[in-house]
Amino acid sequence: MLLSTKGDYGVRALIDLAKHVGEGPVQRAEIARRRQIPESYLDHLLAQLRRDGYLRSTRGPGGGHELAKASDEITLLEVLESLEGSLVPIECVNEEPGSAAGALCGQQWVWQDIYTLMLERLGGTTIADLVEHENQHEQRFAATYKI
Amino acid sequence: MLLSTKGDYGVRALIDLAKHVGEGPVQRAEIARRRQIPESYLDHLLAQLRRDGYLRSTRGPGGGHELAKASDEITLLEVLESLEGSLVPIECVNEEPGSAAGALCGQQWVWQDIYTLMLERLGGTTIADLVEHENQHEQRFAATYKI
DNA sequence: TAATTCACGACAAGTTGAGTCAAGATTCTA
DNA sequence: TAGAATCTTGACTCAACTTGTCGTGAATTA
Ligand code: FES
Ligand code: FES
Repeated sequence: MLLSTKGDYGVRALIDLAKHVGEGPVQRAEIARRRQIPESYLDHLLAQLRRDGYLRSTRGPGGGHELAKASDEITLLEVLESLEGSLVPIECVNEEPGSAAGALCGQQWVWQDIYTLMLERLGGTTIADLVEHENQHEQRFAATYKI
Repeated sequence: MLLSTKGDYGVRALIDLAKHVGEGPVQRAEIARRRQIPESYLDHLLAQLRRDGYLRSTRGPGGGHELAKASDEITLLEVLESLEGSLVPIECVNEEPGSAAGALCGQQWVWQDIYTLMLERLGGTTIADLVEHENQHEQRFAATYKI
């Protein structure tokens, strides 16, 4: 498994914030409830995302978190790398080919290919895209309800 | 990290066996030495690969391991799944879309896409392909040596 | 000042990764 | 039949990571 819950929860939180942009700060507890994330764990994730500049937070009554950038300027890739660290599928993809890996293993190039595809996909998808998908999903759900 | 050393070592071993096909059984110790794998660990991996039918082994003096199939009929995908278990990048890719994941997260579809690409690549690459790549690599290496 | 909300670090239980080791089974050769 | 060579299997270890929980403290507002 490449992704732990950290990345998943973190993205969920950012989607939530993106959906409530312009409504003032959103509280941790609210995000946690809506997205089903343990609040005291979400704590750490929001802190990390703040440190990396994806959101800003204010303390005190009426405080909370809000996006620090436009949701279409935050790619899935950055967020996941912020929370999970590098997403390399196997360690040697960063080493230059022709080093030990090339001589001993011979599958390095396959994983470099796959990694490149991954980076393209994740780098080309923004939080705004995810929100849009979610909205469409909700509309479909509402439609089947009406029928 | 998606892959542990298990998958990597296992593939190395199969490549080694593929290169010595037709020369009788190859001993564990030899594979371990050539491919730099701890022998007593390689142990478990070969056992698993034998159970899943990718190689056969004989005991006693002169014994060892050999491929049980043609090297171009063993895909990287099967081998890795045999050794690592499922290669899903995140757990929910197998759940039907529209379940909890769709409502809470909204990034499921991205990972399903990536997973599909991964399966195509890994399923379309055989041990024979890896051996060929390795041979080409060696030739290039020899060439730069001559110059 | 009291209440609210985030910030940060310590801690803990469970799982996984990466091996190691030893006892046993099988086969070959002398 | 006695070794010797090989694979087979399961138990065991050690460290790191995951997924949290808690408690204290800091900032802000009313
Ligand atoms: S050493 Fe990198 S794929 Fe094997
Ligand atoms: S729940 Fe599957 S990607 Fe978030």
